[in-house]
Amino acid sequence: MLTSISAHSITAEQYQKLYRTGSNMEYNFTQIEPKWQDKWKDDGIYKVNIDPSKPKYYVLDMFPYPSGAGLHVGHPLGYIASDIVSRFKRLKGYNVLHPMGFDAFGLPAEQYAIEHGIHPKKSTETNISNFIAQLTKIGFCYDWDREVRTCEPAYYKWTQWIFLRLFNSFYNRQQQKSIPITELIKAFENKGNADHICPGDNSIHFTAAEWKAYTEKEQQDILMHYRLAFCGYGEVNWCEALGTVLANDEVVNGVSERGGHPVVKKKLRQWYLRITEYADRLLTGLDTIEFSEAMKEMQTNWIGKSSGAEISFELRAMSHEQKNGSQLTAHSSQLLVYTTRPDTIFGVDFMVVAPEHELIEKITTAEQKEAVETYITYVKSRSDRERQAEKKITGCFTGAYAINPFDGREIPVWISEYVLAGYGTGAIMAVPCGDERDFKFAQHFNIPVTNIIGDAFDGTEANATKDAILSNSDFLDGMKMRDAIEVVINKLEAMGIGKRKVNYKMRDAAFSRQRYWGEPFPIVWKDGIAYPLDESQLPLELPDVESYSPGPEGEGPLANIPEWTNQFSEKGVLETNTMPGYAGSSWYFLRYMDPHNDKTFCDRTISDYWNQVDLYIGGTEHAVGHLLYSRMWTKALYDLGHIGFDEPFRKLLNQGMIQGSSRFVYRVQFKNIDEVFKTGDITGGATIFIPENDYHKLIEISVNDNKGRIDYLKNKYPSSKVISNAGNAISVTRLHVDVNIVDGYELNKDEFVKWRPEYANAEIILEDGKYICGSEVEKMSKSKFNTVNPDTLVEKFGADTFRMYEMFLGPVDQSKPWDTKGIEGVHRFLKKLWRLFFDETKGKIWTDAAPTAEELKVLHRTIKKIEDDTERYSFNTAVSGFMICVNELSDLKCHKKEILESLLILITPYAPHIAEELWQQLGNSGSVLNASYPLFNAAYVTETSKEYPVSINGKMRTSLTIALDATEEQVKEIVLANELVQKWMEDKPLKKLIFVKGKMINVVV
RNA sequence: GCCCCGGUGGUGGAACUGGUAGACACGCAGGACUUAAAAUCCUGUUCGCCGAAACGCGAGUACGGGUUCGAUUCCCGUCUGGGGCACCA
Repeated sequence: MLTSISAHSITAEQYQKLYRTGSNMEYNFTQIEPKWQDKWKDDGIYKVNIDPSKPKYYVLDMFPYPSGAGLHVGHPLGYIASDIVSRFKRLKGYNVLHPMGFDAFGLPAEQYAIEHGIHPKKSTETNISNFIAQLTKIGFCYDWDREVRTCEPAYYKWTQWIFLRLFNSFYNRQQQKSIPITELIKAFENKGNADHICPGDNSIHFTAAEWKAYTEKEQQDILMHYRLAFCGYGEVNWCEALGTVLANDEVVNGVSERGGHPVVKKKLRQWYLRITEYADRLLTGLDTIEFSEAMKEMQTNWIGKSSGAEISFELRAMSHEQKNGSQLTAHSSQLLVYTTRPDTIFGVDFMVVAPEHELIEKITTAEQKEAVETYITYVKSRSDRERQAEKKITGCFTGAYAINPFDGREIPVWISEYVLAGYGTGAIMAVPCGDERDFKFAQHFNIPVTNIIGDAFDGTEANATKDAILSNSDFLDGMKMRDAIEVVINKLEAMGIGKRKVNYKMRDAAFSRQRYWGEPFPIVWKDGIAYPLDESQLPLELPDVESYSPGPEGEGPLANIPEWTNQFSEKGVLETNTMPGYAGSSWYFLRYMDPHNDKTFCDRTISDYWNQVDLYIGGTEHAVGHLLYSRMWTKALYDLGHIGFDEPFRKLLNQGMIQGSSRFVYRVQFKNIDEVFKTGDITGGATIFIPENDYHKLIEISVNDNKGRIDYLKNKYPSSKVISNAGNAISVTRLHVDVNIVDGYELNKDEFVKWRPEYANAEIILEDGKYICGSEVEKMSKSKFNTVNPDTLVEKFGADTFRMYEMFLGPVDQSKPWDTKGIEGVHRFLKKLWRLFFDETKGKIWTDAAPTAEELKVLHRTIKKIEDDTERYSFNTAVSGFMICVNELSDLKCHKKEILESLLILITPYAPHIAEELWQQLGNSGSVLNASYPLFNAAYVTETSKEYPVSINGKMRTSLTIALDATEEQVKEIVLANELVQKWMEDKPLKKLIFVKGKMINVVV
């Protein structure tokens, strides 16, 4: 019928169109996919509600920050994986919660607003719409009714509410949990703070009577030192360019994570979360959840627990009168140091205190005063970045001495920037023979080194061992260092000059930003006291303003809006900082459970049902930020009785990063040197593009050797007009070229010129008629022109192909470069699947005939394979399993409905659209999304015999088919009787025959 | 510097507890159908050697060694790529 149409009467395009629409038996994804997406949406098929009759399963993606750049192919990788798991669990009979939302507050939207004058609310909304459109096309099964946006007042009302809970709580160390601060006040009224060491300032001690005598301001200042969310002065990471404070995890190598701006230390009034109180539980909690070892290790390192001892040393300074004698005068102060190695106490040759240490002023002698001041000025002049970039050995002697409590030795006290004020006590005892840094310091300043570990110390390098035997150590002599630690701590405690101490590297988390686009703090200030707003006043909404310029130092833009800050003027002035990005993301997984509740953040009965997130999928970049904060918030909410579990994510799966595969062209431009001198611009002359090899050759020739470079090209390409007429100045550049206009590695010249019209007249040197681009694997980014947009792929191949191809690329948790080429293979597979149902000419070809044993074997082998692989997130091998199945069924010419129907259910999680279309075509009334997963029946796949590989001395020589129930004796007989086996045994006697049932046979001679 | 994780054909990758290395795809080569194109199908494809061919020989999972009847898999050393931490006493 089609062949009767004369090809000459219509264009090729028309012909193709006719051919396509003429046969609706072809796999037409452009029609199928939107159809089912709309239908599923209309039917509300992804709506989910509590159903106690079914087991629940909660699958969560890390919600995206809606950036203006939109999605590239790297983003959906994790979303596809979670979508597959959700659909799989649903078919398995679970009630599946699988929501999506947007982490919509944050710096970039505000930066964008400042630069382009578009309100962050507006740009955020636009970006979200784009994201949703992109996500929808891929066919994800989100229950969009549950969408949350952290920037919506209905959402951040509860972020503020939780903040107030944290503000109104403290961590009770006896009970190891957070409780309301009202309990603490009661305790203070009864007994003072004897039972509750002040976590913010452990020098605060008072009795019940004293407490009652304090003014309200004094009481509130003390309570602030206990609150889980508190305001205080502290050294913060101040970023001038962004005009805000950053948390430790937002600072990378001394510059801001976003934008790479310099960050300096500054003392400012800030809000904090007292996450350090949870350090130990955050650590032990790791044992109860399934995170990758790498992830657990990152968190463990970040928390940085170490145990040792605090030791206080008597201080003496040399007095003016006695400076010529050896006598030291007693000093009123004590120097408190922290060490993990109290066993090395007899090896202490000097003390080092941080430049910020408060004792410095007190203990510095008159002689050293000037040197110390000079040194401190120097340290202050150095930024964090400088400190990290060049680690110089610097320091200054204070003139003071500490006394070793065991042998009375006088130990000089130094100042150095290598000791950090914020860790331990900000002072250390230096043991140069056992610590690399101490050793280098001692060498640099010629401080004599005491050896307490005998041969283990060679005088040229410190040895940090714990296994050496101590010498020169008085009562510890002959003891193993490891054992001596306990002995020393016990003795220090008995003497009352030291105690066991655990320290953490983790600091309290900075929780305020001097920004507009974030949650306002529900706090008013009056007479220096912070008062929480009443719950009924929440949400405290952001004012709608035009300007976002920073307020006065340390205050946010909100400080410029008095009508907003004074809206509760009878109570006080509103806090002008806003909360950081991680506030909203610390609890969003709870809001999804009960997204429209305006009575509470999440009803307890509902959170009891959905409980923990069973599977959380996202990148590793949140290892020490979001994942730690949300764990802490969960623990706090649990302690306060608002939820019934204290870890948010039962299992975490980290998807790998999809890298870009960049393409390069190699540009050479010629100009006359006179012109270059005149204009200073070498570019813009006659242009050629050369092959990669030539580029590398040219690069080897010196940049200044214009003649050498041009001669090389003239020799290589004598026929090139451009080169023979070239100017005498040359510039050679490697340029990124858009991967989307390169076919594999071959440059498409027309597309290239269309993309970069300025090169329309350039000469492109071809090899074998082609220009082959250079390539490199890099991070996917717009500026490198290596991004691939999922939309174009979905348009060209369909969502099902796209989904399966992303999975087929390799293991989800592995990083890999994107390569569009292979997508054709997956597309072919889906067409092949389609052809099991439809024939181009015959149309429907499925039958109701009973399947053969062979066909059932193929099906059930596939059921097992897909089920196992999906269960262990091995999606790439599952896709290959589908391919094998379809290949085999095609070979068997199997068009049996019974087989095909089960196969459709299996493939639903991976390619839902084609599955639904064919499912309906088969005549099923309900949706395939609600089908029930086929049951694996081992009986269909059991074999009676097996083709055993037979090795002689471990080398595979032949294979023999033997019944599976054969005994070892029978096998031996069969094997030895075999001709080939005999040949390879070469008449040597049999030493041993190894027979592993169902696996292999090895003949040892 | 310290700590983790990797290294398998031309490419992405497979081999789940030590048991036939290279599944499944891409690419490439050849062929069929077609006036042609698209689509589809078939054959071959780790490397080297012999050969008309083989169910012929040898080597082979970064490299060198070890354990084992047998190692991509376990152990030791070296090289190399990626990630994390980085004065935390």
